[in-house]
Amino acid sequence: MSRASERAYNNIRSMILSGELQPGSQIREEALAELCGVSRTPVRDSLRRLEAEMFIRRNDSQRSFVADWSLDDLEDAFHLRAMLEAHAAKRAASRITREQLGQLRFHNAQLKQAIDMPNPDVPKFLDHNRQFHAIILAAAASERLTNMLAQVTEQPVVLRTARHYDLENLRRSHHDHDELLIAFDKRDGEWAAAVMTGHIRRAFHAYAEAHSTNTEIRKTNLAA
Amino acid sequence: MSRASERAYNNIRSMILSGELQPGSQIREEALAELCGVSRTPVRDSLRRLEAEMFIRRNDSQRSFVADWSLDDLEDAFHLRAMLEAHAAKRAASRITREQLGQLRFHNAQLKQAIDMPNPDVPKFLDHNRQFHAIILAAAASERLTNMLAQVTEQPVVLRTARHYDLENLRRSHHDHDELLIAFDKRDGEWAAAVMTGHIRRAFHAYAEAHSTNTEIRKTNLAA
DNA sequence: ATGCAGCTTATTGTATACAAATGGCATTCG
DNA sequence: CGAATGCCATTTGTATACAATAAGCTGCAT
Repeated sequence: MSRASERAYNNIRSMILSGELQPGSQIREEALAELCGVSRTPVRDSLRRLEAEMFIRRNDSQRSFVADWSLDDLEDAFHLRAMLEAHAAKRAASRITREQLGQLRFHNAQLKQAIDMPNPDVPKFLDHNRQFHAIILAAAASERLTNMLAQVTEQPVVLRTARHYDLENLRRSHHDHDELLIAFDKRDGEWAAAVMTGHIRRAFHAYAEAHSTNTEIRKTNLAA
Repeated sequence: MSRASERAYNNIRSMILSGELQPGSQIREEALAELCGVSRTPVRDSLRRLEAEMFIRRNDSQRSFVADWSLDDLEDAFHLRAMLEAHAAKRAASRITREQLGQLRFHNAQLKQAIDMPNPDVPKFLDHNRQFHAIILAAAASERLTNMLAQVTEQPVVLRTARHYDLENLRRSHHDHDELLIAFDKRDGEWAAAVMTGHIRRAFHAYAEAHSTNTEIRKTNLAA
């Protein structure tokens, strides 16, 4: 993607993810254009893309709003994600190369290291976690699957800031990865898929927990 | 969508599906703009959309080409479709209303009627078949799922013209629908999902069969 | 007071001109 | 003769002006 267009896309997307653009609020093309320092043309491109990715929705008269997701919507997205990632794991089991397996082991060791210390380095954990999943997706070798997962993986939910990373959960994630590695080693697609399903379901419940806590906090603030 | 933009999208899409734009061939924005009688702006919108839907792909330098799918790609798409439609059936089983069940019965009766006659009316069959699946998707009540399925349902494969509709296959489709109706009636999501999986897998093999026949014909023509 | 008509303003859609980038061709140098 | 390089043609990207459409407001009539 070209420069202005890419800049606009990344800017708007991160403004949505960070909550700078509030869920439910209307967004105007020209305002975004100014914020991004480009003209409306690349902004419109970005909005269309973000609409396809369901970060933005439009009313009948084409006005754009930041998507606002309920917990049900979130669960729906996680269900789809679990299904797709399990499918990816199954495909990966029969296609993954020795080299990719090595990379998986590397990232899994790194993310373990990130939380096995007095001061856990959560961003580092998340980064290696992301790469771990990316390698599996690459090994699955399905462009369509990759595209679809991209649509369902990053959720436009604000709570990222208040997200409290439960260490116990991160450790369990690491152990899931360990088990995935064994399943891959044995080329057992069914096993890999089953582990992956549980792995993502756990992620959902952690997310949902954080979400409700977050919502309560917000409610408390409003009441005060 | 507004007029020019919508026209451009529909035009280009149908040109791809009909084979008027050949798979693998480059497409230029200005040429399409003239063909559609609009400016490049709405054409660009359409191309972006079609790219997201994988009807079009772009090389490193942003030039657009009509997608050209191998049999493997096709199978990949059908696998994903089977998974997603099975998921839809499962969700639908617990949510479908009496009224929707009635509509399903109606369309299934109609499509049976379309092929249970001396001169089978295949377009009519296809239309009611489409509506049958649409109702299930509506009953599943997941916008994300709907979007995803749309991406994987219509395949940019030319063979539509040469497609030979095996009556036996159509009858089996009808029977699958019958079984789905019973599963829905009993609110048995697992059963519905299983039937749907088989239903789509069969569709793939029918498609693949037609595809290879078609390819052979084409090869023969080239050789002659 | 309330609801509707018509106008005004805000916002998006489209066309077009121009800028940037890419690919192909020809020419030249090794 | 082949490969590299620079120029030209083609194609896409961006900005901007203008058109169309929808929302909101004002004032009038009931």
